[in-house]
Amino acid sequence: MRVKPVAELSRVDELPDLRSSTGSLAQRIHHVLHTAILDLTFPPGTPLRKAELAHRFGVSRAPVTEAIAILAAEGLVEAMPQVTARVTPLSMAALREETFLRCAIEGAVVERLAKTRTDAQLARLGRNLRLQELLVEDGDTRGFFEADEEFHTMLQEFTGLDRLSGFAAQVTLQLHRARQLLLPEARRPTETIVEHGEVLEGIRRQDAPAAVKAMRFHLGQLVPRLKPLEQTYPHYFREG
Amino acid sequence: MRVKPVAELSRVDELPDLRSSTGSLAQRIHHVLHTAILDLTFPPGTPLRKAELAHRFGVSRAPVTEAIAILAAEGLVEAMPQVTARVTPLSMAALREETFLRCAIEGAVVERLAKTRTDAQLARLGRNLRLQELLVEDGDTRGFFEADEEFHTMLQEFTGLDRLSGFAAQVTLQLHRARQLLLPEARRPTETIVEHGEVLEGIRRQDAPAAVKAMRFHLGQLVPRLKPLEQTYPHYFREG
DNA sequence: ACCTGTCAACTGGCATGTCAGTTGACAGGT
DNA sequence: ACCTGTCAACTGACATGCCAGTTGACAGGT
Repeated sequence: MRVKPVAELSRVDELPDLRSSTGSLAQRIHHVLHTAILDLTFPPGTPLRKAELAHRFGVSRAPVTEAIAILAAEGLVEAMPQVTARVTPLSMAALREETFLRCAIEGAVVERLAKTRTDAQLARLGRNLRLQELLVEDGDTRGFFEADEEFHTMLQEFTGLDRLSGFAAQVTLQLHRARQLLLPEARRPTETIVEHGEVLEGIRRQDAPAAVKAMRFHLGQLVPRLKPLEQTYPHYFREG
Repeated sequence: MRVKPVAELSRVDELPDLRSSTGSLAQRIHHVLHTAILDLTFPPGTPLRKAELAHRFGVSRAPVTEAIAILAAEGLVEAMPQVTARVTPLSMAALREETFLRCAIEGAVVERLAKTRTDAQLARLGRNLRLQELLVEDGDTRGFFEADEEFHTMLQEFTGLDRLSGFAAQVTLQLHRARQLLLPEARRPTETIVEHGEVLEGIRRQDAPAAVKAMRFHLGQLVPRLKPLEQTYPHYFREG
């Protein structure tokens, strides 16, 4: 008789209540799992057993099957026929590709914003930047991460293209997970804020090339910080 | 040469045989439907009834449900609870956003390629360009469309980032469908080839700014041609 | 004519049963 | 010790049944 390995699953019972969201069961389950994977509640490699998840959510396997199919299409889980689906391992190659895409998209975004930005938008961005400073002073790492995300999301939304932030998120899923691993680093936020400020300043001065350059530099800072992850968390990476 | 009629719903029974591909039934069905939607075999607005599709494919509703869930996540079909899923209508807003993304991504691609391109890559691109000319001479519109696609795909693959073309396709699905509607236009291909040539020339000369400029110009040519579509095919567009 | 309440047929969401492919422990041969 | 064939339990893939929400035709009231 085989013994079920429980090590990685000990925190699975912290899944949010399904009643907290709307839509079909399958959609809600997808949302919960999506979030759990992105915030590393389900770290890379975690097996997703349909029967087990169904039992945990108090539903049948059907909606879980649907949710996992979508996660697989998004690339967040890997599923082979007849084999338990697993949360996709990180891979340095994927992170490089997503970084390239992020640079391409956010570069184009700030280039455009430098021409179209309004005073109201500048004000909101400025306020967010202040918030980032306050959160760093308070040592609220998680809060800073969210304000950082919001800064970038705001830039995307200010283009007036409202699917943009969704698309950008969709093609930087692995990167999002990897950045969770970088959260503990304390020194970085201060530099980040300076770089954000330079991007904003370029946009304010309507200096598109400067804004693009600042954004590329800012995003480029991520690359050298990603490299050590493969050594620090080898079990989260493919073939490791 | 045969042009596929796009408005004809009665030929839905021409769906390919499932045995022609690999993977689970759900994956194969997804692939068939995905292709059918992108090439307008299923035009925007087409209802996708699970029972009907299941019967047509000779399977049960379960794998069809999974396939449609994925299509919905991709944005190719719209599904509301208890309401028949429909192929997503086109919308000018979505096309604008996807054009922006395409410019951002392909611009970054050629900028990078201008620095890294090898002679072998230049040769393959040159050969593809010749092929485009031949196909235009033969009046093979569909063949030209595919060679055009391949030109852009090759550029993406030559970056060495092998998920890139997949990501790019993933965020330009609506655009892909709209471009099918532009196929009948006869004069355009010749201009397209000239523009492709300028992009390639920029890459060959390792002149990144020129290559980017040429690519942006090339992709920008699409915008004015998209606009009339909303008048020509109002029933394919949202609220129309 | 128009609006409105009702109802039957349709359709999708979910639960469940069955089956086949995969896995991994273990026994037996080398 | 190591390799290998075997087998039982595990797991996902798919079929099917049932129920609830939606829709659209139609009857009756205004």
